[in-house]
Amino acid sequence: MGGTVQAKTAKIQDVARIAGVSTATVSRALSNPDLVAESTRKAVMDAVEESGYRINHAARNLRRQRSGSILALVPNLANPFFSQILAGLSSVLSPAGYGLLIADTQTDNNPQERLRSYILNGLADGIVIFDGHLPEKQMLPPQHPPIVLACEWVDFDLPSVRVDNAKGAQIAIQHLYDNGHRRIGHITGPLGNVLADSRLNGMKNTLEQLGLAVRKEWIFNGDYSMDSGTFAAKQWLALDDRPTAVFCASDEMATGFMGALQHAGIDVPNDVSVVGFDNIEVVEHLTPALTTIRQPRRLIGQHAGQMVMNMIDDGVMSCASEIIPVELIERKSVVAPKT
Amino acid sequence: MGGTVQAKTAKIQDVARIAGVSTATVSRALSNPDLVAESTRKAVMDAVEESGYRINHAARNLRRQRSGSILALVPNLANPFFSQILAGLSSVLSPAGYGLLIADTQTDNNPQERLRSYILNGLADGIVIFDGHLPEKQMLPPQHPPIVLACEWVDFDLPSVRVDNAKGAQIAIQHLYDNGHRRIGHITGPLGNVLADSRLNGMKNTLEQLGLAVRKEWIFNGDYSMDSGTFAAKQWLALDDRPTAVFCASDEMATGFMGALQHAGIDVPNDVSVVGFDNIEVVEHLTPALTTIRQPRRLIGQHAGQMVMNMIDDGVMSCASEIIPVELIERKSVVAPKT
DNA sequence: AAAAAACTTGTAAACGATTACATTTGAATT
DNA sequence: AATTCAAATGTAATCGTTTACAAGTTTTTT
Repeated sequence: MGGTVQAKTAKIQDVARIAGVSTATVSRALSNPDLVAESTRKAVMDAVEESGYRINHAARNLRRQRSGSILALVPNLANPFFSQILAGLSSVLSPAGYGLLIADTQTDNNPQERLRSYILNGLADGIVIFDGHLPEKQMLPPQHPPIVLACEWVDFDLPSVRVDNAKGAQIAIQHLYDNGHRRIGHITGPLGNVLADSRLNGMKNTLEQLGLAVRKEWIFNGDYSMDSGTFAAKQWLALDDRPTAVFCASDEMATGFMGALQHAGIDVPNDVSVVGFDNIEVVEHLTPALTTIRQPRRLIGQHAGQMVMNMIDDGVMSCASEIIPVELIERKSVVAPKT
Repeated sequence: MGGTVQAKTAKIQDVARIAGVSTATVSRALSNPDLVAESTRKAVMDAVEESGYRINHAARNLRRQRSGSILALVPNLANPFFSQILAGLSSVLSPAGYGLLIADTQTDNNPQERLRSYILNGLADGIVIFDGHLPEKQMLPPQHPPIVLACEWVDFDLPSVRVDNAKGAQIAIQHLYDNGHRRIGHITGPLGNVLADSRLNGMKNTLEQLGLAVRKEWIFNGDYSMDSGTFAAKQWLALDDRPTAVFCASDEMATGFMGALQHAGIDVPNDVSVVGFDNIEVVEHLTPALTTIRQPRRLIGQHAGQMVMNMIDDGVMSCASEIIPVELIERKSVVAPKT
């Protein structure tokens, strides 16, 4: 509350002058209070108050050789699947003083190069990547900031935070089986995607263990989007011999699938049971409410953020991955098949 | 492609040495190519290539007194409503060389102070705010970076990019009227929210113009969330004298409303017609597909980004607001009322 | 052909912090 | 009392750019 209006923003020099100490002492009082005497600290704080001093991050970053922010590379920012994860990320980064920088890799024609440039530019102290296709081992410079994958993963030494996708698929299939289904189909994620593959494989393996056939015509290719669910519905409708249940690799596809089926006059779940994956918010409000595999998205974001900050603090470029458990959420989209 | 591995990252000095020019020339060749001779530029570019030089943003920002990023202040990052807008923002910011910094104002116990600190800290060259409650005139320092509101707005001189909410409400009500409805209810957004208020007022005015009663017990208070839609459904169910149609101030509430009604055995749209607001992706896949007012979210993000960049370039702190038109999307959730 | 204008380029001073190293002071140890 | 040690502070270099100013070339104008 101390008086004159600042023409220019105060700098550390001004604080030092007012407090009657050197700039070094001000800096220490601010970022390492234990190093200065109690009385000095007080004087500095008062001077800060009086001058309205605010640290200049660009200057600090330059000197400290850091950026103070973490970069999140999202394949498609418009996809609401990421919003919860980003919220989780933000919730741990923010209190720790990190900024959250977000980039959409999809809008880019050369995301690989973009990643490289982000790394090299030193724009971020750490990077969280949501797209397993993005980083390639040979693209990574020998020296790079900590990188962690979230949801997806890669086959070299970048750590990741993810759920046990195969397990999720297994739980889903088992649930369908327990409800009497023996004819089970699947809508996959995009081919080649690690997530899609492990859900597909988890499904196939479980089917085999249960002694059930894996029928090729019951596997519909999707890309996680609602529209691809709609497209799968068309294929399902065209089938002579239909599966009585379909496990979808994403809730979005399940939503599109159910919607298109219902619009075509099919009764879900009585004509076909559906299980999703992710437990996005909306599916509880669908009719029927969707039975799905919960993926704790907020938690994934939080852990990824924590992991990348730990790596920064420890100065390491790699660490152990983390697998977060999945869980079946039973709702109304699964019933016993008609006989 | 030029040979030795860099022990340390090259700096502008190194480039200058290799190219045989001064650092000033390198800087100019890079950021203002027109100022240097063709031949020199070439030499510099070659030297950049050879040394693997990357600009150090912290240094540049310090010197230029800018941050190179735009801050988006989102009330709740977990809300998928914002993802499209952020995607739009990102799509214009990124090509222009701006980073997109995102902060969730909800996780914060004192967002006002946080906003102030963001402004004062100079962490961003411009700010996009999605929460009309956030900025208060007296909180803004006399000198602040360009700020634009998106979706919401304030009653002082900050510009905004938004849709015509009252008009949207009017279109929705008129549509219901045209389909024969005379008993129309509403689920509001959170009280005091500018958006919620103008949609409510738009609705009331239209009702009056049409000579219809505004019945208090048919106005349900919500907060845009699906859960509040569910809650409104309970109230609707408890009514003796029910409206035959409900206009919801958000698609999320419409989704929760329809879902809860259907779970309770009510037939939508035959027992009650529903109109939403926003046209979020999922509503087209609901059963019945939701009739709604489209709010072009991606576009809003793009325009907000453009606006803030223009303000930065022009060095102004204010400019004219922009109203983006809304549009009725007719689907299946509105039919004539039962007689 | 001299003067003026237009290009190029270099020199060196910022930008605003942090921190290694040096110095001072006072307390603790021998 | 002399020595050692720790705590508190100051001095000044440094982080890597950009850019005002000056100076040296050409080119254009008169």
